[in-house]
Amino acid sequence: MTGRFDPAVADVRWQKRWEDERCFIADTDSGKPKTYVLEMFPYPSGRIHMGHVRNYTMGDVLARYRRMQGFEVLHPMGWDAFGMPAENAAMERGVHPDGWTRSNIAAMRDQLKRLGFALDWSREVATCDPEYYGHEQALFLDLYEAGLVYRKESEVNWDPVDHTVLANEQVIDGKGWRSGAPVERRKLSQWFLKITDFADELVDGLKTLDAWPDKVKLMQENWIGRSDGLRFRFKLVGEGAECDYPWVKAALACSPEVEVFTTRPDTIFGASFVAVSPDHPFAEAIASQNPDAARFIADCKSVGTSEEAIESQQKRGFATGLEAIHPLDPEWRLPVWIANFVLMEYGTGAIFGVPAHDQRDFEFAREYDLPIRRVVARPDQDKDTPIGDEAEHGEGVIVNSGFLDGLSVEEAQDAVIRRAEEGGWGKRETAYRLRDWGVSRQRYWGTPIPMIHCSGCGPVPVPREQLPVLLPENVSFDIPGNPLDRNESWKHATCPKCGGDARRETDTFDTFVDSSWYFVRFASQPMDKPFDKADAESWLPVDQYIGGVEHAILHLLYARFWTRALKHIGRLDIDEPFKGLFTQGMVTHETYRGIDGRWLSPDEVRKDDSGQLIDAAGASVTRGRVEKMSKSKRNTVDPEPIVAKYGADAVRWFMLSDSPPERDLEWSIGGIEGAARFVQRVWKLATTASAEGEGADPALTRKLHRTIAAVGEAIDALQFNKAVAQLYELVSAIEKAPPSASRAEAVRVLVRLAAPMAPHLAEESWAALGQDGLVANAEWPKFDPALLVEDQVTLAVQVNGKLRDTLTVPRGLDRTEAESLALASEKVQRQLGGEPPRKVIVVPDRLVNIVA
RNA sequence: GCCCCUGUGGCGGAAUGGUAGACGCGCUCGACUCAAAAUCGAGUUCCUAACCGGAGUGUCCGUUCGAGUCGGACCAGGGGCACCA
Repeated sequence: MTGRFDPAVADVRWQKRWEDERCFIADTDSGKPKTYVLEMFPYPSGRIHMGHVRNYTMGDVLARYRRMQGFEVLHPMGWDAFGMPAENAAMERGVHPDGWTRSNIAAMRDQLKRLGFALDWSREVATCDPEYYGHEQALFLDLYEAGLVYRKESEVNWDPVDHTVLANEQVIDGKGWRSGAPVERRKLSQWFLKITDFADELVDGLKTLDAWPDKVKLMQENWIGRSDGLRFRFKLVGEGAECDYPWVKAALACSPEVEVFTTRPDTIFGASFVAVSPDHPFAEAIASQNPDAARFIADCKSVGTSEEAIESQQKRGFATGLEAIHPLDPEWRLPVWIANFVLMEYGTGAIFGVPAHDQRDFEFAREYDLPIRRVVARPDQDKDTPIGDEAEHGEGVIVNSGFLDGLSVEEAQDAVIRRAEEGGWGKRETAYRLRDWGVSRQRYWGTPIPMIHCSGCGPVPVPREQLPVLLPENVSFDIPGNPLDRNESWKHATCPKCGGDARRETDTFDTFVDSSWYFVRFASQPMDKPFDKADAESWLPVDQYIGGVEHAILHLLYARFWTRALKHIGRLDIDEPFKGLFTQGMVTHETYRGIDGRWLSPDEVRKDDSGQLIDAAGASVTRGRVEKMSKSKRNTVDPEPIVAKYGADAVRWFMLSDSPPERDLEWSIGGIEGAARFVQRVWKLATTASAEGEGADPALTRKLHRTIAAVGEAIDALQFNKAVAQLYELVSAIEKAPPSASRAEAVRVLVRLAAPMAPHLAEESWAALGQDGLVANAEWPKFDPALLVEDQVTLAVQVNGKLRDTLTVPRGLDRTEAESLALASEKVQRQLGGEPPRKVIVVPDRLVNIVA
């Protein structure tokens, strides 16, 4: 049983064995403690990439480690199978999205299996299975009945290339997240989920997530954007002759008051105008009677939503001629404007402007010559210090503000809110940046929204017994847009209420709906309902969730919302879906460009004799930055041939080495070769160093026990790179040690320690060592705490904090002895130059620091 | 603009306030070989030919017997949000 370890043979052998013995099928009813390890499920693009390999290897190490520790582990895999690429393929190649997706899934499942992941394939789920999305439709109806779903005519982000509506989260820098096309605004009737009902819970819940990265919690907190302030009303009046203008009458008829929200009620005496959004009903009322206003509003809307457009846009306004009465001074009138920078979606869609202390208000005031009045002064300023070239934001004392003068910003905020609540013209309120979640998408390849539109009854839910609403198969993609909308026979429905002719909802769900509950379906998958409450709760929450940081906001927030919504309707008694979260870094690679500036892929580049990079034709190549593997930069490395050449274990090992898992990992051929060398070194030990030798080797045994402790600790903390380094050290130590019984034992332990990372090698070695059963089922080695400490320790001897000498002494040497040994050191004496030390600090078993 | 993170050899990175550079990659030298590959051994922060010694964790300042680690200011790189009142 010697020679080289051959992954081509071993990988397949053990993968089959694990499958035959149903090793990784999770048993909900076993008496063992349960743990749920989950990696974000992939989109079935057709091939796995290095990012997948890294992600799933990390999860697999944890799952296998927990198994060996005696846990019943749920470690499932599935497919986030709906989405636009399938439709794009349909359009480009004339294949059906379903067939395209299914064959991609088959190919990727194969690839994943070749990496030897300890997955429970019996629970495999694809979101495009009617068995999955039918239950999703049922859950949606549950939420609908609970009042968490509503329909709203709303302005949406319209992607002109993909012909679909995008969520705010899918608009990046004003461009569609997939197409990259500048997003336009359109009005459409959409289904919304009331995620804002849960805004407070979703912020407060973050505090309970102590096994989440702070970065992700912070991003979610900022995204929800909770801020406290005052909501209050201004009474409106017309002034003089303007009272008779038709638009003034129309506005006052629409509303005799305008309501605003502010986080700075303390600056209320600094107000110099009131402004409403161009989308505000009040503005629309004016526009209906005033063509200039109508033109102004139309202008505002024509501006794109791109970052550049917003950034460079001038503050512009339309003076309505109306005035607002200051709530704290009935004599004081503020002009009312329609202003392009006021958002309808935030707060009340109206503001009062304080130019001195808000940059936007400041710019607006400059533009239209409105008063700029200081109401907060720093200690070095007084009430008459003019405001400079921009608004001031700092802390200070309130000035020019009547009864508020002399108060701090915070005191003044409380005072104004109290006054407003007593006077009945306003109240304390919290505003959120978070908007409700629009889930309608004008696409074919998604979950059909189970609703029917009846001209008489309005939107009516599809009766439960008619679920699932299946996607029709006979569709064509030869023209852009939603094929469901053109499918007359599918579209036609009977109204469940009145029995009349009706039209089926042709929109499908945002795919983030599909991924908002798949982890629940993994835990429990009965035929007749989405999940069984008790079974699901026996696994949930997910103990460790692993995926890319790009989902820090979208997916993770939606899944948290969905879980809370399920709790709200009594379907699942879980607050948070993911107890632990880990966001792994990307896999990166150098980029290369040829002489003509084109990107070159790594296999088109080689080194010439002098070490210069050249392309196939021998032309010189410039080395670019190390970047995330991407098709556009052509710096991807396909895992499949690498696995075929080096074996699954070498690839897995390399994915875990070198870089800490949360950071980026740079792919290198040297790295994978190093990993392959390690595999052979372990194999050599397993086949040569096990049987021979007698007697104890206490030093090696200590090293072994320290390694057991350190590797376990590192995996628990998901610091795989450290676990890897520990195993390298142990292997070196065993290789150097002379034959002994301790050495043979060390090899048997080493194989188990390496098993989560290199499972095929470990099984093959375990068998070679003559051990019974599978190492996958073996027990994780235990360490003896007494063996973690050495008898002899190395004392560092410092003079003035600088290392001058080291001493090997017995552990537990007392302070005075340590001190005298240190002072006796020749090197210390030379440093002291005959002077007595001023002070000596002794840290037992660590160091002696002599202050000269 | 606001919020956050990260700066350590040629490279990826280790280091409960206590011997900076574990481990890997790369490189150098050596062994084996007719030769090469593979493998094994030794070395590898910088300055000093070498020793002795000195410098050194982005920069500056501070706290401490002692700072990569703690505090402050700055510089550089990266990320998130962004007309959110």
